[in-house]
Amino acid sequence: MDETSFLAGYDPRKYAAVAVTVDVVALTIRDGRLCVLLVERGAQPFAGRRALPGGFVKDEPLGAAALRELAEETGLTPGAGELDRVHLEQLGSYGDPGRDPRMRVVSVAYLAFAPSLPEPTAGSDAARAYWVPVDEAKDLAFDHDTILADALERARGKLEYTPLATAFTGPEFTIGELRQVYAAVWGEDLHAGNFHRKVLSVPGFVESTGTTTARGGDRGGPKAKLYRAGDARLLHPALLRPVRDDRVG
Amino acid sequence: MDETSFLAGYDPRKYAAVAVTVDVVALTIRDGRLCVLLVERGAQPFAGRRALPGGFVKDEPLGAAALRELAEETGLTPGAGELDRVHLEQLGSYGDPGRDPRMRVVSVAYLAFAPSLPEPTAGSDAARAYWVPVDEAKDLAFDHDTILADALERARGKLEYTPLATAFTGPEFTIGELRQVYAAVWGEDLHAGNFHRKVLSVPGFVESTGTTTARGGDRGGPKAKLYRAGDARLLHPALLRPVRDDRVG
DNA sequence: GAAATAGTGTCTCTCAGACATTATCCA
DNA sequence: TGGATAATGTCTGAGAGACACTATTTC
Repeated sequence: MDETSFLAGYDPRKYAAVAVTVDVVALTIRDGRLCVLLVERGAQPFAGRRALPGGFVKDEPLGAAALRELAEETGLTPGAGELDRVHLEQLGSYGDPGRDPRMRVVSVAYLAFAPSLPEPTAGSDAARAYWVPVDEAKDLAFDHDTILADALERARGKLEYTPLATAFTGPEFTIGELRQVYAAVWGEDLHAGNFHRKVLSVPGFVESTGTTTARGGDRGGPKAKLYRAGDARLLHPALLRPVRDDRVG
Repeated sequence: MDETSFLAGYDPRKYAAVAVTVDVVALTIRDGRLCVLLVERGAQPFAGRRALPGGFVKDEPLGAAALRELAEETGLTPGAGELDRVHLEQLGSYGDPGRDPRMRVVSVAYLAFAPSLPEPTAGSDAARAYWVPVDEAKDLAFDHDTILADALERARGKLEYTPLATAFTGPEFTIGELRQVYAAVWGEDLHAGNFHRKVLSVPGFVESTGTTTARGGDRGGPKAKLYRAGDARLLHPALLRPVRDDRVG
């Protein structure tokens, strides 16, 4: 915005045919699997292909546009409490020439962590949207495969040093449920005993409600204590992913 | 980009008066202090105020636009090797309505780590650009204070788990020089002995050149061994910042 | 009773940080 | 010689991971 031509009063509307959109990578956990919200495209290009929900930015902040798109596609209403527990953060912008074959489009991608939301209802704007396990979300339209991959890597990292795993659960949860969130996002099983001790040892991660579940697990086991999210914004020390050998160094 | 009106062939040029720019937070270390490249604005709004270098996106990838702006402002030429060692990564996008009083501008901010570059030369496009210690970079134009703050936080974090500190040094460096990079970016002194042992213990962080400096330090001390950047892309284990009590938890 | 889960205890190894020590070099 | 820095050694406490174990609940 310091370009000389701009400062001289040049009107970019006359030449800058650049559109700005938001795309949302909304993640939730359904049946123990990490799922992403996708929409089915009805028109060219990429007709019939699946894509991330998104749309043009209106006269609103970028984050508000992302939340609006998410609300429209899920059929849920913002402000009515249904989306209050959704965590939203900016992922990055994607603007390579040619990523949209029609014109130059710069898309600001957002990442949303949501507790298990209902399946979008038919008959509404959201009729063409549905949740898809992330390992089945392939061959998306545009560069959405790349955006999704970046989103998953961001989500996996965020779980390490923030308490955002609680954004995937209900207001009250057991340590076992929290462990399943980590297992679903990271794609690996975690040792139950060590995880339990670790979570309780991080100050502010979770706080006890003093209550327990009504019954034990479906396949046996004692009633579990219930917790809610604590007030920590960062985990100290962090909950690091198991070390994998495919990392350099 | 899934908006119905768009799919119907609506031309956003007719209504979407949104400009896309890139802004660059270029960081380097001069005289042991972390500095950022700023330009002096010559026209309204914010005439006379300092701002981050930036400009309109042309028919190029976003990252290329950032590199081009950086080259223009520093007077260095990309492709001639002068900017090869610069690390560039996307920071995020800033697009609140009203952040530019003239029109809707969405700016994609980039973060650049550079070895000590020459002062931009007068007479060129870069005449109005200069390096400013980050703690003196206040009251910038637009929302650039926010962008700079986000950039510094990103940079501090990046040094923890990536070897990017070497992007601030020359091709060969001593452990002491590397420690000064960390000290400058983090704003705190680090224990020389522990830092030395830690750096050498992280696989792939640095590799020995087998040579030493020609002379010892200006104020005494033995000749130091020289190292170059290793092939690791992530540091395992990470080099964590000293724990500060002002963090939640 | 069998199986599964919640939760705790114990041991080992790694690592960060505090501190000490030796060697080397400049003024 | 004195001061500063490079590089290494030692000790301690925190924490991660492997494993074992008990208690509790469901089928």
